[in-house]
Amino acid sequence: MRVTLKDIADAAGVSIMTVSNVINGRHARVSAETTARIQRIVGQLGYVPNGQARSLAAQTSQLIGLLVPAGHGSLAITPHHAEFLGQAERQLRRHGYHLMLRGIAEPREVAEALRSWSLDGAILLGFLDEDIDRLDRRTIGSIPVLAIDSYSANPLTIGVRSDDVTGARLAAEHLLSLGHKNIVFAGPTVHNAGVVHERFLGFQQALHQAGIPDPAVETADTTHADGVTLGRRLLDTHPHATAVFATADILAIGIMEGLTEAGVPVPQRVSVVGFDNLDISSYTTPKLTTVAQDITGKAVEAVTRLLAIAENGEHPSAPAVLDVELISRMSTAAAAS
Amino acid sequence: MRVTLKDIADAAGVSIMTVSNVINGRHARVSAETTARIQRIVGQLGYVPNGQARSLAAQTSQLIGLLVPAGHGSLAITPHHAEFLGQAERQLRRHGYHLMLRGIAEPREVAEALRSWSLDGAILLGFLDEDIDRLDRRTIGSIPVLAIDSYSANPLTIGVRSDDVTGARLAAEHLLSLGHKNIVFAGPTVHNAGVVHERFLGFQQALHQAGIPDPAVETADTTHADGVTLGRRLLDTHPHATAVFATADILAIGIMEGLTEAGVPVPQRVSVVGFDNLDISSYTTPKLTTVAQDITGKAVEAVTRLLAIAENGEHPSAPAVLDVELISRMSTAAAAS
DNA sequence: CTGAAAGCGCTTACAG
DNA sequence: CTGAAAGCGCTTACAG
Repeated sequence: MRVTLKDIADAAGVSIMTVSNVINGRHARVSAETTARIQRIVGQLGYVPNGQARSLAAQTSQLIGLLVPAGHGSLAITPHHAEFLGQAERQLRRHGYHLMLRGIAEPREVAEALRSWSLDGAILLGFLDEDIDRLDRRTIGSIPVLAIDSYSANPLTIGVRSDDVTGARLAAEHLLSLGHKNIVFAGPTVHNAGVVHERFLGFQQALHQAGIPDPAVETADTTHADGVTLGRRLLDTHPHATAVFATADILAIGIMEGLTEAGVPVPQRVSVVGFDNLDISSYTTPKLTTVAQDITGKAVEAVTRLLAIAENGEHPSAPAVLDVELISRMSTAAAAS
Repeated sequence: MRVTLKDIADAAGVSIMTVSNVINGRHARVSAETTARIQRIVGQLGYVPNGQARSLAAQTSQLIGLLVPAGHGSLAITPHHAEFLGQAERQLRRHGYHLMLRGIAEPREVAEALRSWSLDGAILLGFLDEDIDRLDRRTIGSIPVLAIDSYSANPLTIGVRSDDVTGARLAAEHLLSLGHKNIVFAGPTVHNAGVVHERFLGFQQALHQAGIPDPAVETADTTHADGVTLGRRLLDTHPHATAVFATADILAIGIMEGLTEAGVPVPQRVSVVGFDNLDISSYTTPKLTTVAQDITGKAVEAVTRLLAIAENGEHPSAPAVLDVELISRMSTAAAAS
């Protein structure tokens, strides 16, 4: 049926040990001619090593898990996550690792996910900081775990994220430079931690430096629908507002639609800035001004750091922080005087 | 270190066989009290079976591969693919299977991907029919392989797709009913096979029935940029056109933008219909009329059929064909007279 | 440079 | 109802 080391060994008239050495590139232990002969047979028979057997014997799986919250339905893979996923798979493949994608419906499933396939490491994508905080030795064991976009201080995990404070500051400064003084901050609940909170801090910082008091805050989920709702009534609630900073593009796009529906011209009456620079943010009318994250950079950093720990036990103390960039497009303009 | 069957067996004072039987729910073979005792210990020690060892011994991995073309860069996961991915993972998890995500840069990697982890089956997402056609026994072996959106006649694979002919026909009939007679078909090369060809056939069919000759065809890649380019010059090339049917939403959205740039009002002067019903298609201005695919249905069918073969050897002969639906929005209107 | 032995953590018949 | 033996396909020391 399937071709095994033994089949190669028999065909070559050597032991499976020797074949194993050739397969694994330990050329110093095998003569050049034997190596050549074995390699030829391997090619002819189409031998592919059995990952399970290898993992079991070598006590390392070359497997990295990508864990994503699942709720009761399917994985909620945002466009932003999809791009990260693609980049991460590529980086792992380049390093000879494979990716297992796993939805997590309940916290206890994390332990099971990590152990059932002897993962060499795991990347957590889209989890809340409070979930990351709760991860303990009993669930994680000694497996390196990396959390994307996390501000958790959990020493058992390492973080890879964007410079959210700077990103929000750039957005605010852009609006301030256009003469806006009455800016609404829109996003999910501003916890006292997490990505949204950091963006709020950066935003607030810039306003304070310009001598402007705290912005009005509007709570909205990171969905298009919530954006539309907020946009429709924005000027009812905040009649003097001339700009909105939303913590996500998808929300900003909804807000633009709601404003337009309500007869409020964007950007002439109200400017809108988002965060993420999704592909679709340049397909809207007007095209969205936003803060771009370095998704490729996140994936590269995540994989590099995770494998460094898995292979060499190096445990970096500081999280990786990726640069952000303001992308100025058509949804922002000088404040109406 | 890690908790094994042996640890449980020692703690319970039984053989590993008995523990194995309990873990695998073969309750008929173990007394109720022994079962209870073992289950308690399993819970206390946090035992998780070792997937690799299980695969190796049982000759079945409970692993399904999701193979995606990778080119030289990262996986190109479209929003459409991301949603399928999430749904497929969910279905697999419900059935106790796990998903390996694997980018394929060269055709020969398929064989390696299937064998290296003893996959019980594989789903091919985003491959061209010509790639599917070339799959042979030597690469596939006896592993069930299912191709999404494929019209390949390769008997070694099974297909799951939307009813593309009907979808295109619905789009055409919608435009015809609005009085359009001069409609441009826009999409990638209309091969003599594949999804695009089927959509062309359905489209053509509807026109013929209405006594209208073959539509003008414009070749464009399935990208926003190609759509913009096409939209800008559409009326230069086809001065009498009053409508466009694009084989993908992303392309249609680009076309709308190009038309608008060129000063052509959509839908007053030119109507546009897409295909896919992406989330973003309702965020554009105007919102896009399009043909919706049943992505959840695709995932359910794909997983159900794949596992039926993997577990029972049932090989369905006919491909699964999912229903489509026209979503009428704001990008289509009565033909200008 | 080459190989025999032990073991990774399970399951599959089979015997009691 | 319970268990001893063999084996899945590899790798890891270790011996020659």
